[in-house]
Amino acid sequence: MASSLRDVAQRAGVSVRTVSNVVNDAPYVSPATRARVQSALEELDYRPNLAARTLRQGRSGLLGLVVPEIDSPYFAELAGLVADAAERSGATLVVDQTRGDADRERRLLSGPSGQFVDGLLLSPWALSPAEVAGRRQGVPLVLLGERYDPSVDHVGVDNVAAARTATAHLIALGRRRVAALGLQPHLVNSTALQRVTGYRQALAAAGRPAEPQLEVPVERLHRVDGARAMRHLLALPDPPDAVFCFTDELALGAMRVAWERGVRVPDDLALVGFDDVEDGRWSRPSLSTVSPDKATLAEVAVARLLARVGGSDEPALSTTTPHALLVRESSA
Amino acid sequence: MASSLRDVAQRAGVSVRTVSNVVNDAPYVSPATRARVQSALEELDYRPNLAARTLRQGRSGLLGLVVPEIDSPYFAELAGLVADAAERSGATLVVDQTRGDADRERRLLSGPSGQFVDGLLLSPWALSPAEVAGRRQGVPLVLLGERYDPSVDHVGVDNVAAARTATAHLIALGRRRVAALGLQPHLVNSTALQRVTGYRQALAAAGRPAEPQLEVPVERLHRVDGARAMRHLLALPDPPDAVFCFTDELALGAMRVAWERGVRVPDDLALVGFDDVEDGRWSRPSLSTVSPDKATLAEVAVARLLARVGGSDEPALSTTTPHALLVRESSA
DNA sequence: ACCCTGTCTTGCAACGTTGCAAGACCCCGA
DNA sequence: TCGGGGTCTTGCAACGTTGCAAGACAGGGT
Repeated sequence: MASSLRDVAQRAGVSVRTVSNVVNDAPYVSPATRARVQSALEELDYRPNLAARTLRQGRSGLLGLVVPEIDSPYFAELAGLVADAAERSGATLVVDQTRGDADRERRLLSGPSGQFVDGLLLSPWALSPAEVAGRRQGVPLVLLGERYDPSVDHVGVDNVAAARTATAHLIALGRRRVAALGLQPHLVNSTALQRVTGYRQALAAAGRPAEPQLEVPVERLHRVDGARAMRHLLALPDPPDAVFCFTDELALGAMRVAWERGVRVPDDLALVGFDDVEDGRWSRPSLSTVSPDKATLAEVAVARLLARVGGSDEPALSTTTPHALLVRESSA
Repeated sequence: MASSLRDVAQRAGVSVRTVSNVVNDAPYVSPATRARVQSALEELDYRPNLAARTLRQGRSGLLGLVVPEIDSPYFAELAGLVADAAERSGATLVVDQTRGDADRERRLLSGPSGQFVDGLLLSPWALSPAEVAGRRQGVPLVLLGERYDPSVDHVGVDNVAAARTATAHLIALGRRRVAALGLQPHLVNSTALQRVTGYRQALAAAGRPAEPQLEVPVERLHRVDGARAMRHLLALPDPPDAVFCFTDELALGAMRVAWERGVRVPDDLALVGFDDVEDGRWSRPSLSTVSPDKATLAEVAVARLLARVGGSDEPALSTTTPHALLVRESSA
């Protein structure tokens, strides 16, 4: 059984309060007492009870990160970086996934789990902006990804500009028919919406007509979805010679299908992804991609959240973090 | 500010205890009272305080998963499955990473974070068996991966047998020189130790001599380590025509290097990995691999942990979960 | 009219911690 | 010798919740 302050106090022959003072490095504890308490602490292997501490102080020292899928490479990498950033700031991060389930997002946002963390980083998927804004009760909240609601802090890249750059790059390669892969018409306010906007802007800027059949929707953002969409594109009467995929995972699925069908990348088909996940650096060919500065994003998000936890009540801030187009073999 | 039972009680004109009864669906609450309390609960948007509940009952309903790296595909996929399994069992999972830092493993194991979860799933990396066995104080612990200490529950695959099968498969293909990639001589008790044992057993069973220069060590288990090791192997006077990589990540790094050097996979070089991560299914060529049944592993581990949390004190159990060799293009 | 039983509601205490403010002690200077 | 100031230690209360056991009330049987 875990020992409490009282056990230690009894053993050291002092009051509970004094033990607490020693544990918390409070001033005004005589060296003799401190030493005696210290050894009692060690003998009993005392560990503070986080529940009691949290109840008393209203602070747990924990931050929560909620992502749709912890096993997708992008979110996994992001989670790793956020955990590192939190660690550097002296906070501990706990991670949760929702599998894109609105109920689960709700539960994590306002349920018990939301009660024991001091603040929450949320990468929303299924929840509507209004709900996000309304649900955040008490716990400071920072959104990752695209902006949802002006009353909530937010950190993310400029998806429209990034998509525009990626598309423009493909056009500059001299490609005639540039497709967009990864629309998610069933989600309101999704990142895909912003990326397709950037894609269209780039086409328009180049004087190209929009071709709806080159904009391919997907159910989710996994490789299998990219593969399916690519098969669809290759079956068109006049298939594209370049594809901007809204995530690297989609692109990697698409790339595999291209290979299976004998379509050479990048000669017959140029590919650009989005996210700069590790896999794309090692694929064959390596994958060109829009690389969001995930480390900065994590750093900024944690800093913002900790500021809120610390009581900052400046108006909600929307921070745009840098991104860069990395041209690799798939669109060289 | 969050509202408490007392606030709700005041508003509904009942005692705190009655509100608690309604919240917890206790019997013996008259329909009228229940209704009145219910509406007060909703008006005040009451959420139980997890810290207080935990303090009172000594249970938080949270399980913890501690892995070395949350952004490595294997652990990410495992974390996702464990979270799903926990969800199905009505528990919430929180995930933590240690970056292979022994101090961080220690802290998570016995520090505050270990105090607010009801049980811990740990995938150890840097900690010695003795320390793991000793540190687990109070919180039930289940180890994932290889067995550490007979006094601690454990769930994992039979690494020796799996490595033997993978190596035997390469030998059966008619390969002359089968290398092993991924030794970690700096870690005691590591998974790599078991896999190299299986590798050697398979060689011995085929009457092949052990060739130390074909056993390549790595620092960590990422693609970059696999790439470096592969360059080393290809620089040997008599390079291998088959490589058993101890993880898929290592294999994917190795595969990329083979391609860069003009070594054809599988014609010139057969490759087998371990873990069956998503990437290997979509790589070019797709990666043969030992596939541990991660879903079962997650399921069993969560069930075991929940049984312990429920108070089971049967002797520590070591469960071996199934695995299968998946032959794909890289060793067809 | 009485008690008993079953239904419903309540007060008290405790989980382990820390903020607050007062108490105890000691040393120094007046 | 006494007061004052600093140093060190302590008791009390409270955070929000639930286990426990008793209280209150109504209805039915005697």
